Amino acid sequence: MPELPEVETTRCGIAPYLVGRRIARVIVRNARLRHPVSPLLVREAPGQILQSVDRRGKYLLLRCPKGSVIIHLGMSGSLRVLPADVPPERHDHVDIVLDNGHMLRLRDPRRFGSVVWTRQDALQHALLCDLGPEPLSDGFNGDHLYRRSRGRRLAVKQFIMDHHIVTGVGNIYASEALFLAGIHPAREAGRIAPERYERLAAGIRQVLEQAIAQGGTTLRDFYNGEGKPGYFQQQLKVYGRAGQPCASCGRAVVQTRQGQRSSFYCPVCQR
DNA sequence: CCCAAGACCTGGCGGC
DNA sequence: TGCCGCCAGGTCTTGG
Repeated sequence: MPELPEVETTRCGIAPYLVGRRIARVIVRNARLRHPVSPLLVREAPGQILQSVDRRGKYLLLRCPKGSVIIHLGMSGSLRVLPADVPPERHDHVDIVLDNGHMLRLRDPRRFGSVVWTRQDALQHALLCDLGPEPLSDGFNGDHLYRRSRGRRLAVKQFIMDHHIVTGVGNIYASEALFLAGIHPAREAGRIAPERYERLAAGIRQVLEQAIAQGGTTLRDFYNGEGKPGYFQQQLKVYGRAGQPCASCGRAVVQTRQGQRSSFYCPVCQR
C-alpha cells in the first residue's frame, strides 16, 4: 500500500497525538509480521515518553529515550489513532496504548508490515543503516543516480525502486516519475546519460512532493491517521491507466511486467 | 557483486 | 452462488 507519500501523510496525521505522550502498554495480538514482533517491545516500551515521530524512507520511527519503535506498513498496513476502548477488528495486530486514553493501532491484513523495537539509535538498525538518500533531501540528485547506476544492467524502474539506491519510491511513483522524465521503464540503468538522470531525479522529487500535498494515493484502502483517503490518484498520468490516452500525446498507455510488478508507460513519450 | 525469482500473507475481483 | 486464478502500494532471501 504505502509508498513515501502515504507514509509521510500517516506520520503527519498521527504525530500530534503521540509526541510528548507516555506509552502505557503495548498489546500484540499477532506477532507474526514480516519480522516477528519481539517480546522486548511489550516489556521495554511501556513507561517511555514518545519524543518524536520521524520518517526514514517508508519507515516510521517512534523515538523514545531508551529505544525506538520502527514501523513499516508493508503492502497493506495502516495506522490509526483511536480511543483505547475501541474493540479490535480482524487484522488489528498491534496497539500502542498511550497514557491519555488513546492508542496507535496497526491494521495489516497481509502482514508484510513490521513493528520492531530497538535499543540502539533507530538509524543504526540493520533495516535502516544501508538505505539510500531521502529523495526530498539535498543529498539526492541526478548525479547520485548516475554514479550508482554505472555497470548496472537491470531496468531503470527496478533500479529506482531499490531503497538502497533511493528510499521511498515504490511501484506507483516509479512509473509516474519515469513518465515525467520521458524515460522508458525497461531501459538499462547503466546506459542512461547524466542529463537524463537529472530529469529523473527531478521527476521523482516532483511526483512525491505533489502526492504528499494531496494526502497520498488511495487506490483501495489507504487512509491517513484520521481515516481520510488521499487524492493523488486523480493526478496519476500512467499508473493504472492501461489503454487510456497519454495526457501528453494521446497514444494508449501500455502495461507491462517487470520483476513481477506491473509497469505503465507511454510508448511515444518514454524512450 | 549482480540479478531474477521465490518467499512471505490475505482479500477482492473477473471469469466460468 | 461457488470456486479458481490472478492481482495488489514491499523487501528480504536464495540460487545461479
